[in-house]
Amino acid sequence: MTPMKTTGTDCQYEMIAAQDALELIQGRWRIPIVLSIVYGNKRFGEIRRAVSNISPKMLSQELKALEENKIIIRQLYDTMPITVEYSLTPLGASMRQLLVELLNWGTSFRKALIDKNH
Amino acid sequence: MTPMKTTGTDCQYEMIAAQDALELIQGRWRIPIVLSIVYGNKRFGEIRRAVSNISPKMLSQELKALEENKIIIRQLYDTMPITVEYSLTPLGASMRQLLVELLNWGTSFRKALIDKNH
DNA sequence: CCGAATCCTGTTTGATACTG
DNA sequence: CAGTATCAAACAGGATTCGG
Repeated sequence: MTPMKTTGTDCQYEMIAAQDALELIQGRWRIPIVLSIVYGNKRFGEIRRAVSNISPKMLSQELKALEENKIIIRQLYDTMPITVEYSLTPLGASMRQLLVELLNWGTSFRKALIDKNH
Repeated sequence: MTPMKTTGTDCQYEMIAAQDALELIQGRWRIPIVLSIVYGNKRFGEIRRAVSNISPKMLSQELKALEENKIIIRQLYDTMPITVEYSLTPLGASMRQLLVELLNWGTSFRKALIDKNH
């Protein structure tokens, strides 16, 4: 399959791939969470501080979903008190290029909007 | 700004860029809609057929949002009956690389999940 | 053909307080 | 520290009907 083929009318395959990816990426929190882990393993509280305004409930819930989708790994260390560390799987790490493009585009999108409003 | 810098602790700028982008991209429909227009202008009914299972209400609503965010342009032709054509703005067209990465990743994500389930 | 308007439902999200 | 529990609010999405 060649992504973004130029034939035009038929883009069913692209649609499916896009919707697969979107199903995981969706929501306000998952991308920021992955982004906060991409530089190195992080603990619950660290992620919480990096992703501002996320409630513990949402963070817990989204981390669980990401783990189920094999994007991140949860490592429990039986210290006192308990510590937990999250890291990316290879699949999660393979999101890097996508994240780069998202950040690039997000930056130009923000600039474009600001320019228009003044 | 260098995207994905490797310093580690501080990624506030990246977070903001990501959340800007996400705000627009979010939801099940917007990316598929943009994807359906990226190959060339399309009319309402054409988009509706390309993005399977979308209701006219959601399509109308999401098109409006995309127009307000300067991603697409709505062109009204005063024929009989009326025809409407949607096309990408330069800002919309600049999503191309992001879409490519999304499709690439979506494909490998799907493959990874299938492999694990068998 | 291209939507707009209305109503309705379930899911998602959030604030807050609490636990091992 | 790393989460759960609970309750309320917000929102996404569908069905249907209507109009230019």
